[in-house]
Amino acid sequence: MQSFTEENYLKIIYHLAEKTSNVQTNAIAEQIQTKPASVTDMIKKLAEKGLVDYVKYQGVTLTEKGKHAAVDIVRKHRLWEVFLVDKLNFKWDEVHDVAEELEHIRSVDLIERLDEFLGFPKSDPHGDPIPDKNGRFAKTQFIKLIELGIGDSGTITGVSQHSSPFLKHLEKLGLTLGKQIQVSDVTDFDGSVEILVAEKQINISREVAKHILISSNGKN
Amino acid sequence: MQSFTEENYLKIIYHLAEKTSNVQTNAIAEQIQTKPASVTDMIKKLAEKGLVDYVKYQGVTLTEKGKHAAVDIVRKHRLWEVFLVDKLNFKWDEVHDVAEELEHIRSVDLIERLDEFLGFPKSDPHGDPIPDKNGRFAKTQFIKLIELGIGDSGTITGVSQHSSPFLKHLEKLGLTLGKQIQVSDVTDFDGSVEILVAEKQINISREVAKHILISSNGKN
DNA sequence: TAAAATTTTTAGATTTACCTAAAAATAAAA
DNA sequence: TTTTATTTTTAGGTAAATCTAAAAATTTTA
Ligand SMILES: [Mn+2]
Ligand SMILES: [Mn+2]
Ligand SMILES: [Mn+2]
Ligand SMILES: [Mn+2]
Repeated sequence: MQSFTEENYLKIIYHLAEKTSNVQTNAIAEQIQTKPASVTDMIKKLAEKGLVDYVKYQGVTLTEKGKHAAVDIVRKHRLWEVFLVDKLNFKWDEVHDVAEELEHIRSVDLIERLDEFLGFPKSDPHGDPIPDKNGRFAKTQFIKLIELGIGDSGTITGVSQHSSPFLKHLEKLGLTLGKQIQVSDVTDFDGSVEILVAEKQINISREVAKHILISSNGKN
Repeated sequence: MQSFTEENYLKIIYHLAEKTSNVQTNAIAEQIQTKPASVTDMIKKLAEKGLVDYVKYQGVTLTEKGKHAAVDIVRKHRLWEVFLVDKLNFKWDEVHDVAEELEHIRSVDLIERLDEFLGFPKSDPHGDPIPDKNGRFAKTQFIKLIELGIGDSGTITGVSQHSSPFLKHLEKLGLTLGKQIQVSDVTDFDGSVEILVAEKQINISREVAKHILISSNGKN
């Protein structure tokens, strides 16, 4: 069994590995809000436990065992987020920190029953997929809104940033999961994007457009 | 804010103080499954934080601040137990260990919303009262079944033992919360008690009768 | 490819929550 | 009221997860 802290490391490494195959010490340190020296210590420990493969100075990768453990935590995190939003009426920008704690509660029974209670949801309040109890989930294929061209349309199905200010901002703009959007213009000057959503024309910054994930209706 | 460990100490001290005013080091050690020397260390720390009053060799008592913190954890523990039983269909003998972890999740918002979601329950699956958000709750007055005389009757409203084997045993005997019982005989030989429950005559050991709490219909 | 910059690791400490063994205080028994 | 038993505390140490400062390796730049 892993400690609370080890679980956090595994999850962070898992998420970082979605972007780069070899996860760097500094990247982990930044995410976990600690110093690189501490990360090196923990990596050694995880390597001894067979949860990561580690070659000095070459970064880490999760072993199958480590990946399994990480996915298990991701599953718990996302199921709890669904619980908080669907049952306790939290907003999608309020759930992250609490889920960060709840994900470490260890009881297989608890999470299976929670899954059932929630109706076996397939994705969390941010559109992220929820692994099933065997750790399997469909690799969803998103396009970043920023990558769409003028005339392209699609549905908002995810966000790649979970900070409260960002999510509150989207909410205010009416850009929530499931909304249909169409790109009507891209401003040369600052790269901001003009989109049509709910029959309204709005302008969003490049920065915002980068973090909205669209399941495309196909290019125009 | 208190650590996970400090919270456990506060809760244990609170429960022990329900029986004896001055809580002893050894009693805490036994409950918390640690050594008396470790308890002394922790008590000193809690005293420094103003959570307990401590006089060397004289045991501890919770300060108002400490009591408040302890009641808060008890509230969380019991609300989570209600959640597990009412919403996730756990049995009353299965909830304790998980609640032991869940009680440490810190988010005021979470617990208030959970309370509301559960319909502001007044007691947990074992009949124990749930403090409101200000820490107030009615001191329920129970009589131990063992203290009833022949002919006395009442309703099962609590248990003073939460171990799974004990609770499973009660379940099997049909002795669950809310059941009406009447004492029909007390065996001289072993002190076992014959009771009438759901129109059936059953015999329970002294040991069992000691841990069943009755709200009496009045003596006969 | 040598110098400079960056990344990562080691060495040595600190803090928290434990432990064992032994000493000190208190309570119970003789 | 001694002696004995029990309870509690102190002293000194360990393991987990962190830190700072400095050394070593790797990567980038010139
Ligand atoms: Mn976490
Ligand atoms: Mn999420
Ligand atoms: Mn606990
Ligand atoms: Mn209970």
